[in-house]
Amino acid sequence: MLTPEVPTRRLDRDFFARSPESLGKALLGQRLVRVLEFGQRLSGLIVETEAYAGPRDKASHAYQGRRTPRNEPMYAAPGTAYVYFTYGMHFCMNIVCGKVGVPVAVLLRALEPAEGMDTMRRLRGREGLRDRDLCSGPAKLCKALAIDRALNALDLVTDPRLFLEPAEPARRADIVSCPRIGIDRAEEWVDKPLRYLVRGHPCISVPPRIIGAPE
DNA sequence: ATGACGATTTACT
DNA sequence: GTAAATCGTCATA
Repeated sequence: MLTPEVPTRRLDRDFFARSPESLGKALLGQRLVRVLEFGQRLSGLIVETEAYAGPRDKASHAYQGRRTPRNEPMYAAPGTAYVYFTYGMHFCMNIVCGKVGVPVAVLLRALEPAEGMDTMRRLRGREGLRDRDLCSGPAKLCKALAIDRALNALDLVTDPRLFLEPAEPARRADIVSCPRIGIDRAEEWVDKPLRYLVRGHPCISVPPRIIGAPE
């Protein structure tokens, strides 16, 4: 074998150049890959996302067209990573989509761990965690994959450290939409069904609201 | 310069 | 179920 190395296939710019609602659903089932400094691969399949719909979205960092040093990556090319710091201790990762200059993005909320679970456990700092709990939240998955400030604004289409590999997309019938988490102050945007998850998946962050009320 | 507030997680009652 | 942890960011002044 002259070249045992298989060229890495990844999702390209065009894949990300769409609305956050469309991308949020299309990302379900795709593989997020993190390559550490010494070459180790960590990865997981995306099972939960949220769309942030731009300047009119009261839950978005870009509400009313806000453009600050923090959210500047939201205005960059589709396929850019927007990693922000919150609650004084956590990082969360978005994938910028749409067109350059239009601040729309998709928040990654949960992964089904696929490669490097022992390393993820070490990064999480909790030895006893089950695989299904390693990446079941937006800050958990960043910690498990060593995603922080240093990776903010990188280009997922070209950067060797972080990218998406095509995998088996979730079937439409298996995608559930529901209201987003942790945006209680967003008024009429609180209830919009911009959170997407794989129906019944064990690695979800917070169970979706039950459909139908008990009598 | 100041103060209010997180696109969360974890521990505890 | 409630609350603490913990600090960068942003609006206001």
